[in-house]
Amino acid sequence: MEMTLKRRETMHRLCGKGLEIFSEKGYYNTSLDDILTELSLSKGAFYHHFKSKEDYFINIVQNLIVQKVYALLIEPLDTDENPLPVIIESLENALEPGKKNEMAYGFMLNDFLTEFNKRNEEICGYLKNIISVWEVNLVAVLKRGKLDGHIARHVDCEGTATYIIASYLGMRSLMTDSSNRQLKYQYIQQLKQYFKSISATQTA
Amino acid sequence: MEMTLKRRETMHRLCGKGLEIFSEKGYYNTSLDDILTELSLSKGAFYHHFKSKEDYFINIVQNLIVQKVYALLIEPLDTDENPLPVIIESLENALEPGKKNEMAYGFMLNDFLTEFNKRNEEICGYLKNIISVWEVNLVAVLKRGKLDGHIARHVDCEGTATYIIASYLGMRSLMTDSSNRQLKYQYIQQLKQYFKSISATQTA
DNA sequence: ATCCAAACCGACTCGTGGGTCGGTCAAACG
DNA sequence: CGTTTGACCGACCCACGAGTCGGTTTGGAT
Repeated sequence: MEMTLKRRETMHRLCGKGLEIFSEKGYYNTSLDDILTELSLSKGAFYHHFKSKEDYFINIVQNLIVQKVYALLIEPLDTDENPLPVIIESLENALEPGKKNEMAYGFMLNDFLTEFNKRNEEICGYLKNIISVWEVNLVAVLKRGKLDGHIARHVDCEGTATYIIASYLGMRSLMTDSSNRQLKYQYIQQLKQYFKSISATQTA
Repeated sequence: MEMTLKRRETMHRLCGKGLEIFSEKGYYNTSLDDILTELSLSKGAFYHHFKSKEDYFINIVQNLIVQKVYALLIEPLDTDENPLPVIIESLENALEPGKKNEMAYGFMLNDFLTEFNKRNEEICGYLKNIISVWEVNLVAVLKRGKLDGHIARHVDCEGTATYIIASYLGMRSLMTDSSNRQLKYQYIQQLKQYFKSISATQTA
């Protein structure tokens, strides 16, 4: 059991640093040595724990990234308030750079999605799943908003969710050089504008 | 002069096929041989015309991609009508797969942007320039829309342009497997909803 | 016919990076 | 103590792809 602990700890360190560097430089542009050097580990150590770079990244996706998406984008939705401001707040928060122990600019769902499109169908599938879970939750929360009288009845919740996700992903493409408070501000403002147009009380 | 013609023709073939395959598989995932094989050309021929893969791609960006963005997204804006439907139409058209002699799904501005972020600053700069030109034109056309009484006076044109661009780029991330009529339809619908909220005549 | 230069060929170099493998070390077990 | 086992080491292998270079072909000019 002592051994298992050691194993877990090393794997955990590897995944953490991996997510950090992959987010910075991209998956294909990061060599295993880039990561191993920073952790003072060897190739041997790596392949003792993971069977390939791909396996390693899938591990990162299914543990760390899933977890972060839940924490930042999904769990915040779980309230009884008007969903619209809650969604805004979660997005605003997710676009915030340097969140505590996380890497700058949150994580790079869009970057990874784009990187694996047409290159690695399996990983792409996992990433799309994450987006899909997010979408499902957005739709649910929007529908609840309808029932609670916060959102106009004519609204297409699926379409709205898609639109929110698309604009969020696109923002991540635009916000490349850091400190893009301006861009983020514009985005949030326009999102509010859009939300006003689908809320039940047009003037609220 | 005859020589120069031959040269131009070969370079043109190279760039055309290059854009096609780079769009499909990405820049870093495409080897020169992938392209050269399809054209039955050799390494030697390639390096006779371009000094590097990077130089080659810059050529593609500054000729073909710029040209396509102008044709699909910028020139259509140049009318005297209400800008909002015109913008919608241009985006709808740009998201249309298999446009005539173009590759499926138009071109991959977002994909390239993401791919070169943090990897090649120079190319990234050229791509951002293109987006920037698009933005400037959007802003101009929106401002004109205000003057002409199509768009409400309170609207932040820069913010709106950013928002349009972000959502468009994001859609390109989501529309991976072909025949996503559904996604496209949802997007256009929501965009119309948003546009209604910034137009001068709320009910139109 | 000869020549020249531009277009083109393709085998080669060389760095990079994923993955392998025989070995070392240290802790646990008997 | 010996033995075993799991964590880890690092030199090595190999494929791949960008870029090189000496040579060949081609077509227009003299």
